[in-house]
Amino acid sequence: MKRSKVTARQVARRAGVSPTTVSFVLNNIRREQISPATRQRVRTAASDLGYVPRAAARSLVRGRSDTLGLAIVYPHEYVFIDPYAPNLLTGISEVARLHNFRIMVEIIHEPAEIDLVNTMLRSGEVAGLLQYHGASQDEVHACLTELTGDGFPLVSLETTLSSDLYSVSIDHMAGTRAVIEHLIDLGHRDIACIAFDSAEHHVYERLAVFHDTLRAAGIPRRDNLVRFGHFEPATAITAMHSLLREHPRPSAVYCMNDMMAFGAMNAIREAGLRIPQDVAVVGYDDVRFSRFTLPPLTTARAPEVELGRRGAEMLFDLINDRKPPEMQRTLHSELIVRDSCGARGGFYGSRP
Amino acid sequence: MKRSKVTARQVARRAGVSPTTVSFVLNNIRREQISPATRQRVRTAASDLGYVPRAAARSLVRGRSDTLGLAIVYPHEYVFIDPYAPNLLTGISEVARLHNFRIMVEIIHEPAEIDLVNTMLRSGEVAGLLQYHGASQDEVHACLTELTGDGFPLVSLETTLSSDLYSVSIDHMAGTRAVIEHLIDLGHRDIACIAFDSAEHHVYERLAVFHDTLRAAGIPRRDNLVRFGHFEPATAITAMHSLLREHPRPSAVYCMNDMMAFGAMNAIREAGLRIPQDVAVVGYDDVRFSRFTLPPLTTARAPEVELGRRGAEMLFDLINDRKPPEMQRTLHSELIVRDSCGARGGFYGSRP
DNA sequence: GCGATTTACTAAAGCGTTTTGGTGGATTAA
DNA sequence: TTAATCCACCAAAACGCTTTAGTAAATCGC
Repeated sequence: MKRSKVTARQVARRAGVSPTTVSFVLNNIRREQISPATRQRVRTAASDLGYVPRAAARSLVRGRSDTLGLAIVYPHEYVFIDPYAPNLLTGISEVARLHNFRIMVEIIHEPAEIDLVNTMLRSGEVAGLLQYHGASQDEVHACLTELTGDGFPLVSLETTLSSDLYSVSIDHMAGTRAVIEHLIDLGHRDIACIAFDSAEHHVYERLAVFHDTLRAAGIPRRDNLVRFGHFEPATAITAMHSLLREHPRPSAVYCMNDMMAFGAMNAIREAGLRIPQDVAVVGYDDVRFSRFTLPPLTTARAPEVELGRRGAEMLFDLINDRKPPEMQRTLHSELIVRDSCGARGGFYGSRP
Repeated sequence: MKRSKVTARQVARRAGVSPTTVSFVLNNIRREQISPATRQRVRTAASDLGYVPRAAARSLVRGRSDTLGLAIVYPHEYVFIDPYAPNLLTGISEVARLHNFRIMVEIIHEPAEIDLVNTMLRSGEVAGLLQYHGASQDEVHACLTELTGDGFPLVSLETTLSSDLYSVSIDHMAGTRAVIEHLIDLGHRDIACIAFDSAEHHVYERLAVFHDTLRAAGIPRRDNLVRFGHFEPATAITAMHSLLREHPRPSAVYCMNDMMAFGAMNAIREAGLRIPQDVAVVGYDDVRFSRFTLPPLTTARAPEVELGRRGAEMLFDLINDRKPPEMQRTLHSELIVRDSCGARGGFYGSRP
């Protein structure tokens, strides 16, 4: 059976029935009455021949495909940075499997490539789309809005940009606040921040949360304790060295991701200082390696697998014309206290 | 245009031509003579209506889909471990885009689920398949062999199991040898190994390479310097502690992946020893974080993106009925010398 | 024993493309 | 002037399935 071209007709012939019956049996159409004997005959004929229905023919006649799309929208440079995509995929895959759906992945580097997503939906290749990242780009956002407006099932992950798009996102602001408050609770007052040097919306928001949380604790604002790094550890090394030259020297630093926290830790050690005794470090993300740094990194964990699951579930609601319980769903990060903040080994900050 | 159901017929009507002509124009069939004026009329009609051909109809009639499959075969527990899949996907995506192909991803946890891959190919959902990992499982291997035998385009990545399967793989044995030889060159003779506690083929092979390389250097075999860890750092901590109790104490340790090297480094430090002065550490993989450990980890880097690219290229050869230049293609890891082995900061091993 | 119902199945339409094999009119060759 | 050629386009047949609207035969009610 080379490149098996076995069709329903061949199965029908072998079982001595019509293709109609084959379809009914193999799709388990219950309201059709077909004798158990015939059912069995069809089934064995099908498995004898190794029959697998052509997906194209099926989705053509059904007017819908059994595939969902995942568009990972990323500027070229970030592609290797994100450690989440696999977790996300795991969650999505889990619920897709439940629905007997397949997953089609597109990585979008340039905003112009967003047209691929357009084609994917309008060509019927996918029954719905999950979009991850990058919705802040106007071109992308416009495309998604139009698709949603045209009634295509579409859910944004990790970005709640406009209230007219379905989305599942993580409340990084609450998570950020939790991390900062943790430092404050430990007695720190000279808290530095290494932010992303990106124009993305959430960076400003997170920076605002940083300042607000300090203010709420009665800590005067010191703009000279803010630096910008570019996601990778190396950029945070420079930033941290610069921060350590400030007076009074920060006793703690909050990094917007774990990668930069690694860089900061290296810089602190290069400067001959101890973590957390001289400078406490907290990150954000709980990357897989964060528990193995020296000292293990205090951070916050975003529920990425859950994000994939919930996103897919919402998408299936839309695909099946059910109204999702809410248009924007929010998940929460969890504060993971380890040793880099000093909470577990006694406190040795510069201002006890 | 809700859930746009615009068909070629509508475009044809608007342009005042037949669906045949629409197809010819939009598919750029050159041998058909169609006046420039008509071509233009069809094109504007199509874009006015936002026409996108149904993928299902097209692949039904063409008898082939424009999608390739990527099956990631992983026991459940490993899923979160592998940091490569995204790199792989990047490489695959790159060449798929060139061919105007889509990518369908399946994550296979249980061997029994391999049937999904069978269905994917035989249903025509994908024109070919890339399989990553797990081919050593009999059930998986049998399925892949049968599919190849039936003429389906199929390329294995990272596993060359039988000579009758197309594959692109990385010569980890050469890479392993390079890492061990590097330690020997640095003067180490008491070299320990933390291997995987997995029954997979390549583990034994790598262990054999470890022993062979030592023997070739005239170093007597010490089986008590071999331990087994389970991919994650935590398991290597135990293993390393145990190794440090051997006499004479190993002056260097080779870990089969970077994750376990991280664990080993922690254990060494917990024991009050210095890296690399007391114990040198080398890993394997060059995970993103390896350059940021303290000291930065010496390791070997597998060309994952390239693996994806080459695999996809070979698959397209098969899909287009071209014979790939070679049936098994091999890529090579690159030794990345950093500081954990002591090569860059002078040598302080226990036996200088 | 006869119409009504149920049981077990099937014929045929249709999904939206691509592609083969034309066709009819304009142009050219002789 | 007529046959041959070319140009610009189209009708209709697939592709392989699902699904609607049946139809005979068996069973039932009375």
